[in-house]
Amino acid sequence: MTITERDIMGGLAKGLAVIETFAADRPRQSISDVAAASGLDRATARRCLLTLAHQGYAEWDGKFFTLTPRVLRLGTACLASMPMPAIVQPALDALSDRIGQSTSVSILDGAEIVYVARAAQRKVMSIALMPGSRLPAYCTSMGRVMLAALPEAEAQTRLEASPRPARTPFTLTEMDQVMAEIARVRAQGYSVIDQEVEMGLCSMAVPLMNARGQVIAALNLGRAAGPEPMADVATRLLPELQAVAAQLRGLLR
Amino acid sequence: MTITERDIMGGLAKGLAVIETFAADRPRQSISDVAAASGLDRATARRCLLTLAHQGYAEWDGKFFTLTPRVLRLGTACLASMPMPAIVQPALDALSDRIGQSTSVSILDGAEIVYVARAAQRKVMSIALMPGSRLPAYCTSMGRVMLAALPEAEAQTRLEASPRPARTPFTLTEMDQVMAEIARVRAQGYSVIDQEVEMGLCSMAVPLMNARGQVIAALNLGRAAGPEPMADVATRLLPELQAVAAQLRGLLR
DNA sequence: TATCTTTGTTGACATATCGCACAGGATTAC
DNA sequence: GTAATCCTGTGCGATATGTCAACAAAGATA
Repeated sequence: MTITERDIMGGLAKGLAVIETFAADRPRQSISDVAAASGLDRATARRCLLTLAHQGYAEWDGKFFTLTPRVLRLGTACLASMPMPAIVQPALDALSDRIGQSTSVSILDGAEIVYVARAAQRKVMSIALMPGSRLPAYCTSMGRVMLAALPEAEAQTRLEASPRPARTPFTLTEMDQVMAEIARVRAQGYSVIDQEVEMGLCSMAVPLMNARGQVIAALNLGRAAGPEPMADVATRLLPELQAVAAQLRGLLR
Repeated sequence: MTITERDIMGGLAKGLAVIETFAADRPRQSISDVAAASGLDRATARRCLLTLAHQGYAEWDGKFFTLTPRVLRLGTACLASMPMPAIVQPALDALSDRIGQSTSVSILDGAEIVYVARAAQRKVMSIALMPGSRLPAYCTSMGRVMLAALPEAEAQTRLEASPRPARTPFTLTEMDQVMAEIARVRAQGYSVIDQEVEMGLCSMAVPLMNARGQVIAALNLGRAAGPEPMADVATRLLPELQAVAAQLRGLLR
């Protein structure tokens, strides 16, 4: 069965688009703000917002709308239903203790990585990362590892569909550079990033596979850039990451 | 302006209800499952699910639907737009280091608390807590502190609207017991819980206020039940919690 | 002040959607 | 093998919703 035009509920699609217009930099929006951000008619945006308010997902002071914690229910049911966080967290904690670095597990959603679990040691990044946090895939070690597991054309399509700003002077932004690096990652089985996401931050990642060998997530460690070359750190800590990946392989589905 | 019947979009409300039926214990659902769980007609549930799939919020193998990580976007926009996690995290980390216990900050949503930030030291609880995680308010230290800040009738209404299972032999479940404890918490300004959420787990919480004195969140510490009576722990660590609460008071709005 | 924009709200009409009822297919019971 | 039971997909009429246009009120501009 294929999805036909008749089976789509416009109201639901529009309402979800309205929720997504509430980004971090625009937590309070008027009806017109939302209409402009979503491309909807003001009358339609108004009805979406009033519906959200009526259902408890938004609050309204007569002028501005704000989302309520209730919208977290929509997403966290997904995270909670994913066995992955619960399964990987103990292994992550143990690994983090052993090597003294922050470790994380993320999955790929389009051209972004989504953190599902994290064991933080020291604050190495300027922004707070937590389960549900997103970063672009093109410039992160976990993103490159997961992109490398896709068919090359698919990876390219995803990357082309989203912007690739130069977050630091070291960020690879050109498509052929990124694709070449992804090919290298695919060949060597892991990815090392040196200050492409943020100055002073290095990381390396390996893929996490399920029992059938499908890459379903990535595991990484992050550390502050220091005197020791990242390549040396990589060869020293790679076995640790790979050991955890192997241990988890039988547990994930 | 008041919300009239005409301004509500049924389709959006139904679709959100459909998303919420995907709980942790039912990550994969057929059309009929969702219809039964949401009370919707099967035809309507089907249209909602197909719409969610078409928009990328769900996946469909022809029989079962699963939510995709994309639904996390809906909720995390709210968490990210909330300045609270970023503001409280450093203070939380410092406090956690100083006292050697796990600390958390949560807000109240209906009769549930929602974690917004956490600094974990040791694993003291059987389930993994992370930002976005929910626990019932009636049996948690942070929940009682925030309920105590509401008008008594409001707190009672919220508690009566949701079940209060005896999670351990120590859990207060009767309305008058819980309300009496909340009154005590209101009078003394903090809450201590001894193994009411889970056996072996104790916690204490203080309210977090903004500059205007409104209670907007709660701060707690959790520790394993040990030989030292929880009352002694409380008097020893209460000043630490209160100091952080005072420090944060000027920073939150 | 007068004029021009922007915003929230309402009404009308074409169209999409709801919920019901039913058909076909799959699965189970016997 | 057949009946019974469930599930999914699909017309259909009644109703709800989206779009467009108009309008009043509030700011903004001059």
